[in-house]
Amino acid sequence: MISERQLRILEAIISDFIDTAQPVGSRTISKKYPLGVSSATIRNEMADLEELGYLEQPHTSSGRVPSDLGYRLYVDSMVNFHSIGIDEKEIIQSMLRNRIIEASDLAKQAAKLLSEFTNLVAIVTIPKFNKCKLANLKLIKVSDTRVLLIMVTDTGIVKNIQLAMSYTDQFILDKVSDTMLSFLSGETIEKIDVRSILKLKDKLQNLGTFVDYLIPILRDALKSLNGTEQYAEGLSHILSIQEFADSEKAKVIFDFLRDPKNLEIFLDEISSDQLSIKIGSEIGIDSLDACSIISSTYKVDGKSDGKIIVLGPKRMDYGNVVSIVNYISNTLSDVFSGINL
Amino acid sequence: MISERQLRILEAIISDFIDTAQPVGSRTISKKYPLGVSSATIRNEMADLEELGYLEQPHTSSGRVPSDLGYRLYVDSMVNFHSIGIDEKEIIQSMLRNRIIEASDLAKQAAKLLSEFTNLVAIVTIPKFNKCKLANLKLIKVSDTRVLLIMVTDTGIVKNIQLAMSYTDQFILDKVSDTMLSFLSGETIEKIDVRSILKLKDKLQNLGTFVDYLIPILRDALKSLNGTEQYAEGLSHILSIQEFADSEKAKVIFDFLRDPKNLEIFLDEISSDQLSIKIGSEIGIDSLDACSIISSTYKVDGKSDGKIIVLGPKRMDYGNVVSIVNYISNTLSDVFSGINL
DNA sequence: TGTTAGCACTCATATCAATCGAGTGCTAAT
DNA sequence: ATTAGCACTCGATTGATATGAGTGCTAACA
Repeated sequence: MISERQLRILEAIISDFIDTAQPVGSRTISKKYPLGVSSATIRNEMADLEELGYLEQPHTSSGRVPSDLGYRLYVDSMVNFHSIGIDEKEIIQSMLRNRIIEASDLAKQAAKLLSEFTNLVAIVTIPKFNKCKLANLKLIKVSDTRVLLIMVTDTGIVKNIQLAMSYTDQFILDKVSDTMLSFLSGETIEKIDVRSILKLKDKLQNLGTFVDYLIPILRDALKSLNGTEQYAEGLSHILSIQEFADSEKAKVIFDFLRDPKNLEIFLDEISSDQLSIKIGSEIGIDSLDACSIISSTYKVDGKSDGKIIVLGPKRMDYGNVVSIVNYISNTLSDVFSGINL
Repeated sequence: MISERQLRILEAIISDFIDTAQPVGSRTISKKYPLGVSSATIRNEMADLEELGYLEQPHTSSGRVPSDLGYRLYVDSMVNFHSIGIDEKEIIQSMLRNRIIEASDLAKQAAKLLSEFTNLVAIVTIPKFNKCKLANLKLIKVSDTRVLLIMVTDTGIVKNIQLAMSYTDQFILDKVSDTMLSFLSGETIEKIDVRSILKLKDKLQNLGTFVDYLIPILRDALKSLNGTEQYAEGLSHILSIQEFADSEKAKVIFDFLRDPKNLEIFLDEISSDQLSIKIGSEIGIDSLDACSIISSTYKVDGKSDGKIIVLGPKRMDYGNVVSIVNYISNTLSDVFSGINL
């Protein structure tokens, strides 16, 4: 078992390391932190902490560096998750409530705020469109060769897809979209497949040819709705972080984040009901071994959630980041739920 | 005046430097390139080329490095702008003609191809929406609180903007949008201002209250259409380039590119009718002094153009990049012009 | 028994001189 | 005009040496 004193020493070491990025030695701790014991004692405790797996030594005769386990303990039992200041709150509120009504803009704005307040990389997803229920659907002719398919979810998110069609009569389009809506309304969008679209044929037998023409186009359009839309901001902050001063190391992170699919797997795994902190190897992704990820979810009307994540070096100010993630996550829930008032 | 031999020596130096990123010396040239003269002769010529401003010497007793002027001469009179291979052409054709009908997707795809083929950063803009002429306009109710404003340009680009409105009757919306279209059709979108919208009031006097309500909302929506939409791809390639191995240097580029406004100024300046190569200081932007930019434009139906740019280190394969930019630019013109057939 | 002073030891980092070698400019011979 | 030759420059490499921050261990102490 770990003693109270060891805990305080570990805390001092991690704080110091977060500040300085340098392996920390026993003398530094005894001088900078009022623990009331000599460096020799700390030295002994540090040896024990290393044996317990909370610290690591880059090489003999260098100071100690926290291990993933050390950070874990630090986060679980030492970090002070204070609430953010009133000023920050006001800025966030005004930026997110400032007449934004597109889900994507809102996510982008939230990611921007997150990355500015944390100086780290922030990613915000919007609720998986696929999982939402269809509330409205319209086909609008925009030109002789194009039709706009508009879908609105019950959570108020609007999605437009352009369809290339050479057969576009608004009267027919209205008829088709009304009919589709009548039997698809309330369905989650992922459930809308060829089979359900085929009902169109039954209901609109007089438009058989048109429906035959439309179905493959619709199918392709719906297929394109897979995947989570991610909005990442602050990527360049990576480049200011000591751990990634070498471009090659930064590139690993960039390359990972470039393909949204990479993160999607991770996003699907994180629990959807509370804030999560993953440290280094806990993330389970080799290229992110040097990072920590703090993630949270927000809900729209209590359902169907979007995700917020902040990615940075393990050596980050967990207390601060957590409180910002929390606040923005809550604000986003509110704003999203309010959008379709 | 510069002699033929000096030209050939300069060419050899620049080729070698592009390959190796190392200052090149006279012996290297005399051994690697069959110029038929000794290193001493080359040495003399190099001294002259330096005096003429085409070469620079990082320090006495190091090899020479091309100056911006040197690159300029190289590009103007030595680079072989061959056409790209048939295989590349096929890939580009198939990727860009593969049933993409959204301008933004097309631009994104083109940027991706560019960056993959050049291993550099690529940015593609879509024709400035503002400068296009309005061809169609519709207001669609999507929920009790939201209306979708759809605008189609004569170049076939579709733009949707959501409007927050608490007064949404589709019958009225149809009336309003029909009326608006009747006197705005053919106008460039940037010309649509409050004054022109006010005509609505004259024409729809029975809907005065609604029009009063709508006007400020429309004005805000139209204001949001300023600016060029840019799609950048391959940013992470920066991190593989020797010149930017130091994260701090890469960050300068990233920070510059992060804000589309920065590039917009530059984009507005480049001539709109042919391929342009800007080298280092020619770009006129301090943070890009170590870079070269190759840019081109594509036309949609001979009008209203979008831009293509590739950004990399001065030490790039100009011949190759130029031919790729050219080919993609032409293809994009074709595809864009064909979209609204 | 826990704490601490003291000390030998380790090892990355800094320092400095010596050397190397790629490159130059200049001169004199071809 | 070209080139061989040579002295010279100067960054990079090497290696020996010192520095110092850090450790672990032991023995003395409270």
